[in-house]
Amino acid sequence: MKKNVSLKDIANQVGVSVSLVSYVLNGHEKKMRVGEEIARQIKATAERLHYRPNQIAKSLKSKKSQTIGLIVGEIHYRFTTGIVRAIELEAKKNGYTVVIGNSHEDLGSLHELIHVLINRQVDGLIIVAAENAESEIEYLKKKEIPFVLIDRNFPSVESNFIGIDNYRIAYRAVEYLIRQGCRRIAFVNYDTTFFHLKERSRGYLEALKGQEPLLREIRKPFYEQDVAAAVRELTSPGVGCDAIFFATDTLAITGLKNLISLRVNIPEDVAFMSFDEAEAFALFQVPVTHYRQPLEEIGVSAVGMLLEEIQDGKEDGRDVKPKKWRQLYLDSTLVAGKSCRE
Amino acid sequence: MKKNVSLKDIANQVGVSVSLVSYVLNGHEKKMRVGEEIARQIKATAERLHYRPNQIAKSLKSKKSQTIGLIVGEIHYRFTTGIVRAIELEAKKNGYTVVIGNSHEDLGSLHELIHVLINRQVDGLIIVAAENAESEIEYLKKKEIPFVLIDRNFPSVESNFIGIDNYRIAYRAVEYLIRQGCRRIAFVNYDTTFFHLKERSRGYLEALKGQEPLLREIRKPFYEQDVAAAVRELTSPGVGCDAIFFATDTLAITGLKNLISLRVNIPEDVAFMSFDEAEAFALFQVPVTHYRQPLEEIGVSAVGMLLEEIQDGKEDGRDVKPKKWRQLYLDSTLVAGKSCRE
DNA sequence: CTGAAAGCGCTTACAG
DNA sequence: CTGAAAGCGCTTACAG
Repeated sequence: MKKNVSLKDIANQVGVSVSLVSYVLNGHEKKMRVGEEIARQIKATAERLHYRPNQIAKSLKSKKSQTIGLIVGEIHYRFTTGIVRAIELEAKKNGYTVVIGNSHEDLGSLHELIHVLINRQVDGLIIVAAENAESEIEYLKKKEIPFVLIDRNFPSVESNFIGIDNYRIAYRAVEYLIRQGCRRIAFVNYDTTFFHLKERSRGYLEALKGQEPLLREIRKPFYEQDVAAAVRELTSPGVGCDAIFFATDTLAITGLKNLISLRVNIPEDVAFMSFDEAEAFALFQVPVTHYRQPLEEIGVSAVGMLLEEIQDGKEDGRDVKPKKWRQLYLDSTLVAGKSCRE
Repeated sequence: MKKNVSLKDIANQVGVSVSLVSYVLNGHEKKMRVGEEIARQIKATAERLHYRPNQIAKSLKSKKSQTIGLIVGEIHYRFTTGIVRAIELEAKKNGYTVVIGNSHEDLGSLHELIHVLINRQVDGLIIVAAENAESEIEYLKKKEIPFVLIDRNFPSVESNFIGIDNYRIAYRAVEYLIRQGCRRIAFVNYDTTFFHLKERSRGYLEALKGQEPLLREIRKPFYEQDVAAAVRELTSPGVGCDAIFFATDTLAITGLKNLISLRVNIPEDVAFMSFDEAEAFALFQVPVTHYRQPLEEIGVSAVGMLLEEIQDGKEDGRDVKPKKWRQLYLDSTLVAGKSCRE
């Protein structure tokens, strides 16, 4: 790899000191009252040599990297692809670059990534946490590293958070199904310790209003076979289930595949509802009724909150004002299709 | 943000010099014959203080960051999600971290990302290039920055490359359609300067063997309306088209949506073939016939090739042996469904 | 207006 | 066996 041109190279060319070059190239020429002609020469030479500052050196000195780390649960989730772009654009607008890390929903990888990113001096983190990540969050708090959780939070650990009100949306979805005339509504969720997912079950259960619950919990590692089994069971004659509500897009798609191969008619035999959106719904013969998270808004707000956090961190020094954690709950919107007998 | 513990902190605690600490913590205690007891103490103290080396400082000194940059065309492509995991795992196996950048298929963003990543001292780049990126590639060559292109290459610029043989696969796909009895095969591709896509058209055209070509070129920015128009036209009475072959997964999905809403029966009315795989195919009533790229293998090979490149770069110094660029063409496999009257 | 110097946290040849 | 010193490329208070 060819050597990059450094401040020193420019200084030598022009015949001035490195400091002057630094001042001029950082736009401090006015403040430092650098000679006009010299400033001109420095800029011209920098241009001619295609000077690019070494960010590594810059951030070693400044303790700031103008980079934010984004750790996602899995790169191919609809949630991820929806949020990445918003975060990147918003970050760029503010002069930050985004570095993405992929935890594959694994706590060990999350731990690893957090440290890798901190050691590379990201200025802050936006995190879609993995299951049981409480201690990782505590660590970030202890080290006073600016961070914002999105999508998933932990009731036992106060922190900055942006996401949706899972309880409320699940509740409203069931109300909607009831209004469509469904009288035996099943809910297919993961068997999980994730708070945001448990909130969805809670919303489902409370909205049932006397209907007998049909909650089916799927083991994540075996989700394909478990969903298949659940769908088969729920649509079998004795059960009388007339609506299946899936707690995530992955579950919904897997469920739909199984419903298709079982030749279940939607919505005639059972109504179908998904908590999340999925690209794949477009190829199903019936428009699928689902809720849509405000991914764009989550991303933009997360960057905003994080940058404020970074800003605060800079100012404080040794102040004693107690830390204020902020939570922002946004709303999902109903996308009414024709899969619930609308 | 709390100050991180540095080598100096450890040195002070133990009462030795920073150099000793550095030697021990980097595993050079044997080579440097550091006193056993001292080494023990240093390690214990590092442990106790949860020492984590500052990678920024490390790479400023070593000129190596143990990071590779991956620039993708668009984060939500099937190609991207398929390749990211393989690249991350393979990189990790070799002690490298992957930083992902998203060009959104935009040449300006690609340019920007290349520089951002270089300035952050990535040791090398794996790039899914945007259209007309020749000059960016030339720049990398000139600067002797290790890089490997994947998926897309430029016939006018020699470089390292790993991808599939687009011509050959398109050719074989058409042969397959002919064997299924299709006599009027259309091909829907982008109107593009991308070599890999033009190769697909070339493969299609040459395999037709006397059939009159039905090549439809879609303007990328208007692909939804253009695909809709093309599908409508191709399936209209006079045309007699009995098979549509789509050049990418995005085109295929958009095409399929339109075929569905036009109530075209697949494969009875027209056969349907896709050059690439898509998750969404799973929800279509008929298993979709398509080719599958060896994404895993592309990712693993790309990391391997890049690391060799990085290694070479280190060794050379001022040698004169001319640069050898390597190309690796892998094969896609046919996934025969039932959308081509199989 | 300009330059010499210190320092960010690390590595590593060199001297002892 | 161990420490002082130089240097990676930059920033910035300080002196003149």
